[in-house]
This record gives sequence, structure tokens and C-alpha cells, in this order.
Amino acid sequence: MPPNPDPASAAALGPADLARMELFRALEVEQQQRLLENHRPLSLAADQTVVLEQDESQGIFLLRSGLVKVRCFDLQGEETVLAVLGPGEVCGEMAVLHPQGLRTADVVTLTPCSLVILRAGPFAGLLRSEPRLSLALAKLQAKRLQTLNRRMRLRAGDANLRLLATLVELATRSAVDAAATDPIPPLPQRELACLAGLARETASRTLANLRRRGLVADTPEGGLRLLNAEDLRRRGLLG
Amino acid sequence: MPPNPDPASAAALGPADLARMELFRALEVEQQQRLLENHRPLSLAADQTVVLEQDESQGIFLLRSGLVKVRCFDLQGEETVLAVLGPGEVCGEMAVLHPQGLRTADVVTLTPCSLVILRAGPFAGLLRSEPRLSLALAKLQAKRLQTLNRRMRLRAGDANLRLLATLVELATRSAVDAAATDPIPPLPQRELACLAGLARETASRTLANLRRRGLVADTPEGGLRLLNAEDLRRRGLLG
DNA sequence: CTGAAGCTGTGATTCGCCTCACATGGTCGT
DNA sequence: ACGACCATGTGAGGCGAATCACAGCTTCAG
Repeated sequence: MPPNPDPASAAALGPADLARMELFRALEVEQQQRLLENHRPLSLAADQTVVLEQDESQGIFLLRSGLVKVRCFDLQGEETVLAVLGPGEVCGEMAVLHPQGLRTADVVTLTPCSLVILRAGPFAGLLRSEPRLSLALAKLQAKRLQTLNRRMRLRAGDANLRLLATLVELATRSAVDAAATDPIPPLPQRELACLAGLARETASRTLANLRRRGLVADTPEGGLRLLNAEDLRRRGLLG
Repeated sequence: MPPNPDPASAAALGPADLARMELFRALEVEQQQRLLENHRPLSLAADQTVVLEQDESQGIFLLRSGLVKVRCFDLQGEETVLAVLGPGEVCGEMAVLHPQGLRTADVVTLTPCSLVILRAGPFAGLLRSEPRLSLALAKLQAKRLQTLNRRMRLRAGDANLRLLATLVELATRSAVDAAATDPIPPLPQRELACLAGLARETASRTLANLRRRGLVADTPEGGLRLLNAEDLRRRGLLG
């Protein structure tokens, strides 16, 4: 068992970390500490699988740093990205609500990630007795629905809009309280294309287009940065 | 004030109705009755607006019969359908979770509907004190996320798949415990096309295609019926 | 150094769907 | 019965993105 492959992940997770997460903010410190018992840190490189669909392993994942994508495959092997999560966000909570505890999607790291696994048992127990937790969970799900709704609206647009929307999503999730003009970590075009639901070549051409128009620029680190927040707001990609 | 335009909607809503709804099943009868105080029945014809986006009116809507769609518009005035709801389902609960209580989408009837409006206040209050209710709400949201996820996967397919998926969704929501081969109420092609995210002409051609292949048939009432559940299962449209 | 493998840019072609245009047939009000 | 209106089918054309094909570039192992 290697629960401690990296110094960063070995740092103890304290109530301060949980207090930053909306799901746990409303709980008493004592309740938070109960949830932290037996937590396991986990560090992963980019492009690593966190949980597999059909996996029955229980566990709540707290993302401390990095970006992950939630994805699933259709019968033709086509990948669909359902969500992108960043620091301070939670995943794996849906399996706790699911009667059989089944996973319904894969979670894969987009960048190197530091995360923490909480045991599902105490979490599920507290859900049943503490309305503040279950209400916070319902609010979290509502927020997820909202962002999925926005994704649905944007997938109807053309390549430019789809790619821009994807970049906004990546920028705003790259850090807690990040803005749209914050830098986006380096990702291969293949990945960007997949997130936007485009062919790789189309993403390349579209990205060139956006650079030419001065809407995005490359960062020294190899990532991207959105430049024109005003334009994004006009397009309904912000707020 | 016309809270009583139709005999059907005037029938008293009893605990038996709530017991059929997943959201309320776990509650004590006494709690259910508290929620039912001051409920208002409402009957609507097809193509009527139930709630408007940006509306601040609070209220939980219980759908007793009929089909509604949840939709929103992008800046170009393009309509996107976020969900289709049928008998026994609830809507408007997200506004209660939202801090400002704002609506985030329109709800419009697809067929004549009978529904009931519950006051949001008691519901919101019970949410904060009764974990069974807030947990049930979280589970409801999780289910919504699942169906939205499925919609996301299917929107990537071609016109045939999109239309078939739409028909399956309509069939399985047309009644409580309805199956995919149950009849679909008559809807104009314009509406079908919109639900599937296609042009009206494309929907017409695609539908002709499906009829020719023996996958759908017209019902005497002017609706449609899916014929080949086996084929649907092969395409991953069921389950 | 050198070849393999992956990422990126770009051209040419194909294909699916949108759009426009129009004909038909049904329903309704007057 | 008549025309207005709407829903439906179908053809023709065009556009946008997927696909195919390939070249330059970097990275990395041997």
C-alpha cells in the first residue's frame, strides 16, 4: 500500500482545508474531524485514472490542486466530458447517493493532482443525520446542474464558441476563486479538442483563429491565457 | 385569480399523491400534510408557460399528468431543452436552493398538464430540519445529473440517434413507470426537432427514415410509438 | 547521433445537416 | 365553400466540421 508517494500529498489535511469546501463549511469542527479519520492522501501525474466507471470502491475525493475531468464513453468508444473540476471541488459523492454505490463515470487527471480520499461510510452516515450536510450536498448538485446546463447551451454553438467556452471553464477552475483571465495550464490539443467536442485539427485551426484575433495568447509555460474578458461577457460565457 | 379552471385540477391532492413521488415518500404523513397546506391546483393546455426565467415567484411544482420541457435560450435566441419531465416529477425546487431564489430556466407544457403548486416556504423550512427530505432532494438532483449526462452523450451522435433518444425520453416520461414502447403523445415536428436539437426539416426526413426501417409507427391518436426495444438497447438508449 | 513517437500546423476532400424554397393536405373561422 | 393558416414532405444548394494526408518540430531512448 503506497498511500504516501509524495511529500505534498503527505501534508495532513486539517479542518481548514474542509472549511474552504462548500460541502463541509456548515459542519461543526468536531463533525469535520470525524470525516477526516482514516483519510488517505493521493498524488497523481497528469492523465491518470482516479476512478473507473463500474468501480464499486467507495470513497469521496477532495481535490486540493490540479484539474480533473469527469468523462464517459458511448458504445462507439466516443469520449464525452461531463465536467471539469478544480481545486476545492469534490467528486465521488454521487456513488454514495446511488443505491448500489456504482460509479457512473470515469475521473481522469488533466494536470498533476493532489487529492484526498475520505471514507464513504462516515460521510453517508452523517448525510442521514445532519440536514446541513445533505442540504449542502443538494446545493452542490444544483450547482453542478447549472454548469451542465450551461455546457448544454454552448455545445449547440460553432467551433469558436465551443472552444472559447472550454477555455473559460478551464481558466475559472484552475484555482480557487480563479477568474477567466487566469492562466490555463498546458494541455495537449487532443485534450482541448476532446473537452470542446471537436476534432483535433479543428481545435488547432480554431485556436489559431482565436490567437489571430487577439482573444487568447500562449503563456511562457506552454499554457494559454484568455485576454478579452469584455468579449467573453458579450458572448455570454461569463457570469 | 383563477386557481380552479378545470374540474380535474380541482381534485384534492392527498398524501397518496405525494407518496408516489420520490421526493416526499420518506416523510411522515403529518409532514406531508403540512406541505400540502395552501397548495394550488393548476391546469394548463399545451404550449403554455409554467414559470419564466428570471421569475422570482417561489413555488414547487408537482406534475400530476402531462409532459413539460425545461428550456433556456442563448444570446442568439436559440432554444436549448434541458429536460423533459412527466407525471410524478417535480420542478422548481432548484430556485429554493438558490440563494436569491431566482429561476434559471423556463418551464413550458408540451401537452395538456395538471399540476399542483406547493408553497416554497414550508418546503424550504422542512429542508433545513429534516435530513430525509434534503437527502431525497440530493438523490433527486443526482438522478437529474445522470439523465443530463446521458443527454450530453447522445447529443454527440448523428440525427438518427438524437431523434431516437428524444423519442425514448418522451416515451419513458409519458406516464409513471412507462416503458420505451409506450405511446408518445402527439407533438408537432417543430417541437420534436427542438427537443432533439435538429432543424425541423431534418427531423421530418429522419422520422421518415425511422418509419421506413420499422423502428417507429404512428398511433391512431396522431402520436408515435417505438417498436423495436431490442434495437434501442443495442444502441445504448435504454437502461 | 539517430530513429521512434508524439504534438502541432495546414491542405484537400467528403459528408451531414442547415437553409431556402415550394407543394400538398388538413383545420378553422367567417 | 372559401381562403388563411399551420403542419408536413421533399428537393436543391451551401457551409462547416470531420476526415484523410502529410510535413515540420520537439522529446527522448538507445
